[in-house]
Amino acid sequence: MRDQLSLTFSALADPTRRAMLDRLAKGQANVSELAEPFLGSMSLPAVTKHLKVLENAGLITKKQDAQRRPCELNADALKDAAEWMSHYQELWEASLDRLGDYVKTVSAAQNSTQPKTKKKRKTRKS
Amino acid sequence: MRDQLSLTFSALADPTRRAMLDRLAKGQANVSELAEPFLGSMSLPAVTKHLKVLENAGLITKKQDAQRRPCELNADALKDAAEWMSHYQELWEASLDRLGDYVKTVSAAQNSTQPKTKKKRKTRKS
DNA sequence: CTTAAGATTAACCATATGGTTAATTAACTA
DNA sequence: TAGTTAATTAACCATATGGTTAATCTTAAG
Repeated sequence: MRDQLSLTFSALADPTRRAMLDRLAKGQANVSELAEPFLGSMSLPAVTKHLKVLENAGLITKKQDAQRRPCELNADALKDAAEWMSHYQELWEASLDRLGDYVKTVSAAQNSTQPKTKKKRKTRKS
Repeated sequence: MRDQLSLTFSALADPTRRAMLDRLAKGQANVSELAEPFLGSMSLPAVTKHLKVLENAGLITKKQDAQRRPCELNADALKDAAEWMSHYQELWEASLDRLGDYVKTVSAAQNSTQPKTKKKRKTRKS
C-alpha cells in the first residue's frame, strides 16, 4: 500500500490499533502496557505486529529504555487523513441540512389543515 | 472487519476508492463513468469490486436506470470516522504549537545575532 | 428475434493481513 | 554466571484483498 494516505487509513482500519492509539493519546506506554488489555484475546507477538503497522504509518514512534520500548503517539500523522476527510464535511453537513428541511416540512404539514402534497418526480438525465 | 469504523477506514485505505469518492463528490455517476479513469490500469470487474467495498461501508448507494447503475455519495457515512479523528486534533495542534514555539525560539536567536535579517516565512499548506 | 451496452458473477490466482507457537535477542538482577 | 523480564523474529497457517478472464444477466435498440 504505497501512498501515505492509504497507509494511514489502513492502520486505522483495525479496532485493536485504534484502541492502542486511544491509549497513547493519554501518554507514553511501553509495549507490555499497551498489550495488557488484549492479552486475553491475542498474544504478545500479535501486539508487536500491530505496533509495527502503526509505526510504519508514522502514527507512533518507539524509543528505548533498557528492555522496554516506550511508544509515543505522533498525532501529526493524522493531519493529512483528516484534511482529506474534511473536504467531505460540507457534503455531509448539507445532507444534514436537507434532513433538517425535511423535518421542518413534515412539521409544517402536520400543523396545516391542508397539507401540501409533494409531487413525485422521476428525474431523468443525470 | 465487523465494526463500522473499521469498515469505513478500510474502504478509504485505497487510492482508487478515494478517487471514486472524489469523483462522486461532484455528483452522481454510473459505473462505467466511474471506471473510465482506471480502465487503463484495471478491468471493469475490479471496479465493480471496489464499488462493492464502498457500498458495504455505506459510503455510496447504487440506483438503477435501465442497464446503468448511477452511484451516489453518502458523505454522512464519513461522520463517525471524522469524529474519531477529531479527538486527536488537539494533539496534533499542540505539536504544531510546539513546532511554532521552536520556530519562534530559533527566530529569536537569529534575530539576536543578526538583528537586521528578515523573518523566515513559514511554508504554505496545500 | 438478435445484437449491443452496462454491469455483475464465477472461478481462479498471488499477495497481504492477522493470528499462532517456539526460538531468540537484549538488558537488567540475584 | 545464571536467571528473568521485555520485546522481537521466525516459521507457519487461514482468511481477506485485489486483481484477472470468461460467462452471465438485464435492458435497450435494430
